[in-house]
Parts: sequence; C-alpha cells; structure tokens
Amino acid sequence: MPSMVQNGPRNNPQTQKPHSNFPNKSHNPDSLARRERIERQRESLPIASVKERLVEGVNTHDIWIIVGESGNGKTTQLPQFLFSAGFCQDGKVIGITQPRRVAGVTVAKQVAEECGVELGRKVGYSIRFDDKTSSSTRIKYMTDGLLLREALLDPYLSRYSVIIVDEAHERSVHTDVLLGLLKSVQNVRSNFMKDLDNMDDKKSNNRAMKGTGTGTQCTSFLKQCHGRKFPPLKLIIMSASLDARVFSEYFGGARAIHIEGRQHQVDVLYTLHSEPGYLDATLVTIFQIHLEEAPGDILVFLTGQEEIESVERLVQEQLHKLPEANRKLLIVPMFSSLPSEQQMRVFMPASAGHRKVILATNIAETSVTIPGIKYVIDPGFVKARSYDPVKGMESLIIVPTSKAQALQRSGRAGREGPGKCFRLYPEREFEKLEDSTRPEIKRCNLSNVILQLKALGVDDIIRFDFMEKPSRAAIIKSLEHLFLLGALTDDCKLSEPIGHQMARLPLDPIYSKALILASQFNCLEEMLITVAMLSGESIFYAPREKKNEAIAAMKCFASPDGDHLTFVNVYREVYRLFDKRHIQIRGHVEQMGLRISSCGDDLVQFRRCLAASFFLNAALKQPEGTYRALASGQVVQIHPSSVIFQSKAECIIFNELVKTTNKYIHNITRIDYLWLTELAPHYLPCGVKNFWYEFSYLIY
DNA sequence: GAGCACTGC
Repeated sequence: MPSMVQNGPRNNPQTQKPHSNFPNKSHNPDSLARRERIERQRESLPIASVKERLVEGVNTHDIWIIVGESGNGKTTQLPQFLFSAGFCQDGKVIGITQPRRVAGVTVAKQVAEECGVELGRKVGYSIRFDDKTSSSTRIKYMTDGLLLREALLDPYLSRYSVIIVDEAHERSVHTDVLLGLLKSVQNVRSNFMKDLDNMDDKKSNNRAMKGTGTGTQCTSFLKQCHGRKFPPLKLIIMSASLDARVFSEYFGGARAIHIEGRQHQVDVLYTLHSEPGYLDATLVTIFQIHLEEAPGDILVFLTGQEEIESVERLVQEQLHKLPEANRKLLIVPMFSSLPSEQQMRVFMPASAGHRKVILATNIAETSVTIPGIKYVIDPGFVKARSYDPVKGMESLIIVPTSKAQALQRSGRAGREGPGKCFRLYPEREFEKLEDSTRPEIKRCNLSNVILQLKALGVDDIIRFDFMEKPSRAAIIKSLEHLFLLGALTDDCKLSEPIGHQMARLPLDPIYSKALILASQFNCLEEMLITVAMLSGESIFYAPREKKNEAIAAMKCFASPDGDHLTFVNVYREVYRLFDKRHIQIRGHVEQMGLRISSCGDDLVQFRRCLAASFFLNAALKQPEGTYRALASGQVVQIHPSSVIFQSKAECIIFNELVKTTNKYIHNITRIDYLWLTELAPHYLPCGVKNFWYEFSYLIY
C-alpha cells in the first residue's frame, strides 16, 4: 500500500549538483586564470580539431549527422562554434534539444560558464516549469517535447537558424515526432519561394505540398507563411549510435561525420555458459570483484526495485559471513521512485578503504552519471514497457537488452579510466541480441502524438513521414479513441472547440477531456487536483521498513469511493506539496475560459463526472471478484495499491491497465452503472461500430 | 498483495 506523503516532488540528483555562479568580470586575476583553464580544456576536446570542418559543413549543407560517443564535447561546443561563425545574426537562435530535463539544465549552465556569461542571457535553457531564457538568448537548450510545443505557436520555428537534435539515438517519441516535423519545416523553409508559386498554381487544391517530395502535408504552414520570408533551417542530428545510416537515409542521404569520444578501454568479459539464475550470478560476481579486483566502484544493472532490494539483502547476508577485513563494501540502491535524499547517496564517496556497489535500474544507463565506476555487472535484462493498441493495455515485462544497450552499459565503466564489464551471459548470446531497442513510437499509445500532429496541421497521419512508422492498427486505434473523446470530427479533423482545447493542454488527451467535462459538471476544481496527481510521479511512497506507518498515514485520507476522491482529500489537506503542475494546468484551463468551480461536499457529482470522462475504462465485477473491462472484454484485477482494493464495488472506472504479474488496473473509482448509459450513450453499446463505418474510407 | 525510464507554450 503506497501511503506516506512525500516531502515535495522528487528531483533528479543531477539538478542539485553545485554550480558556480555568475557573473564573473574578467578584471579579477582568478577569473582570468579560470578563463584560460576553460579555454585549454575546450581546446583539448576531440571536437576542437574538426571545428573548421564542422562550421564549413553546416554552411554548405542544410543537414548534418554527427556521430560520436559522449565525452567528445559536441553538445557543449558545437553551438558555440556556430554562434562564433555568425549563425545568430539578425537575432536568430540556435536551439539544442535533449530528451531529458536535467541534461538541458546542466549543459546550459556549463556553456554559460564557458562563455563567461550569466545564465539566461546569451545562453539559456527552457524546460517545463523552468524557463531561463530572455530576448537576448541566442544559444537555447531545451527538451524536445518543449520544442514540439513551441511549434504549435510558431509552425515555421522562425526564431531558429539552426536546430540541433541531441541524443537522437535514444529515439524517444518526442525525438521521432520532432524529426518528422523538422524535416518538413526545413523543406518548406528552403523551398519557400517555390512553394508560394506552387500554391498560386493550385489555389483550389487543398493539398498544395503533395508531390513536392516531402511526403508530408504543410498546408497549414504555408498559409501562415504568406508574405514572410525565412532563411533555410539548418539541422544537425547528433547520435551516439554506431550506425548513422538510419538517420542519413531518412534525411535523403545526409552526410555524417564521426567524432572520436573520450572513452577509456573497457574489457568485456562473458560467462562460459548461460546462467539459469542471474541474481545468483550477480551476487557471485559482486564478491568476485570485491575480493579479487583492484579498487574501484561497481555498478550493477537490475530490472526493478524488487530485484534491487533482494540483491541488497543477499549481499548483506553474505557480507556477514566474510572476515571482518573483507566487509568494507557499501551497498547503494538507485531507482527513480527512491526519494531524492536517498538517490543522493550514489554520489557520495564511500569512506576510506570501502568499495561502493550501486544496484541500479536503467536509470544509470543515461539519466544519472555516477562517478568512480570501474566495474559494470550486466545480467543482460531490462524491464521494458510495451503497448497493445487493440487491448488498450500496457505491459511491463523483463526482456533481454539490445546490443546498443549492452554497449551503453559497459561504457559506464570507462568514463574515468580503464574498466571492466562483466556480462552474465555467453558471447554467443550477445550476437543474438537485437541491434538496438525498438523506438518508443512503435510501442506506445499514440493518442497524444496524433492530437499534436493534428494541431500542427498534419491531417493524414497514416501518410505522415515518420522515421519509423507506427503500426496501422495503433494509429487507427488512437484515431478511434480521439473520436470517441470528441476531439475529432466525422471527417477526422480536429474538432472545434474541444479538439483544439485538448491539444493545448500538456496532458494525456483523456485527462484534457476530463477537465473540459468537469467545468460542465461544476467540479473542475476537483478534477484539476485529480489530473495533476495522475499526470506526474506518485506523491505516495511506502518504503518496506515503514510499511505500517505508511498504511496508517494513508487511512487518514482514504475514501471508500476510490482513489480519485482520495487524491482530492489529500490535496485539500496538504496541497502545497505538489502545487507546480496543478498551477500550470489551472493556468491553461483559465486561459481557455473554462469555469473553475468546486462541487464542495457533493462528491457524487464529481464521481458522475469521472464516469463521463473515463467511460472508455469502465469495468464490471465478476462473480469471482475479478473485473471485466467493458471496452476490450479483458479480465482484470484491482491493483493492491488502490484504496478500494478490498471493496466489492460492482462498477468502476480506472485510468490505467498494466500487465505485470497480472493484468492490473490502477486509479479506480466506484460508479453507478446507470450513469454510463446516461452519460455515455453514444458509446454504449455500438459507438465503436459507427466509428468503423464512418472512417473506413479514410483509412483504407 | 505490488511499483523500468523519460517528457509537456
């Protein structure tokens, strides 16, 4: 039972690393010395030797692919090279996107320091909830999701002369959608004059861009471009993957340049035979390193909290059997749901003579860089999320890593000096692994992606030029979902006003719709609370050792009607803890002109609104106590973390269906079945069939 | 009776 209310939202420990402050005036001899040191450091980076070639390349070609492992300085140096080469003339901006918030912040701080400027002036960053830019910002680091949002307001990305997409090999959904968008924006901007002629020729034709070779629709861009002139957009795709070919092919045979990294030698060792139980093998390897290898910390990649906690226990048990002198081993767990104070422990050095063992999930692959690692233990597995669009179900299952992932993990041993990586499987098994992890866009719910693309004016999703196309079934399912939510019209366009309102909110479409409905049900205040809680990390945390305290704390707030009402209760008591996201969403709905009122103690009204909002996720109790989801017919169970886990509610709505050891539903509220027939009559029982009839001609 | 990792004008 998750229960303790956490002390504020968790922060990634990297954001809390100390950084020096600005401004620094160069009259000071200390700062002069520092500037010289920074200059020397910059010049020693691998990328410095190819500076002229890079700048010349960007001048002559509109698109470049830069391949190179981390440590070569491409993220910090390239924007500075381009700035010096004049790419920010006329107030234009160089934008650099990152998949993660922390990276954007830390890199921007470093570059501001290198430039000797105050962060937020010439160099800045912009991430959700935190904008450190000004009108004078010329080098702007940001998350890729944020640039996508910017494109909704400025489809031509007209402020930017150059956009650098960093860490493209990670292939997050945002990166993939952004690449598709950038490709079409670049095309429109470089063919600007030609396209205007084109449009004059085809005034009656709504699909002016078809046939220009882009494969995308830019009609909406063109309309807004009338009478304005933009310089070509320079694009740079940066990737750490060894294979630049996929990017190069996607961008019409774009040139790629390889820049050496700063990686030290890592010896990779394999087992002779397959290990039946990789946790036992992990344990043996930890002690083998501890007792036989030179000093240096160990990083172990495990699949989840449960594994980490059980390995931690096993290591502690074994440790006590060793002679006193051999017990100098410090075990530190690391996973994202761990509170930040405990996450910080991985950055503290072990006391003298001790070796540190970090037991981590794949958070340590990319998100968190831990100093002092000399040994990596890689059992070769990862817990991965996948999505079944037909069943509307996510799965969280343990699968083998890809080759790229194994390389990424072993690289973690060679950041500060030569290291060793112990792969707990035979070398022949490595050869059988997939080359790279399947891009996220092929294994996630596409409703949000489609809503954003529609808002950007891309009407024909099936023919959108994705780098890797999601399955037709996944696209159709999400179109159907959006239609049932009222976001799409009968001819598959974004509806007015609901679809456009939904696209503006940075939320899962079903939550956006819930907010719109809630203003009609006079319970927007309560729905804002609920959606804010559902949209971020859980604010509940129940460590194993404080289980009873956690249960007691939860009981103070629990509502017999379910989790959503419990959220409202918690908020009303302790709202300050997570106000940031609440305030942001509140600002959005106020701007949209929705009426914010509270239903007060009339929580039946709120539950009716939940039923109207989440009717697609309704379930009925079966005789055995399990539930049957109405939309897909699947048999599901209430997850034990729900406050109504033990109740026998006849009819419920839920927010998430995730298959782990069982098909579990999360975030549940008890409703009355009759409300469904009253509030969602277009859906029950034949709404879906109507959809297929209406849309089949558009899809096939 | 159980929770990979990210992200959003």
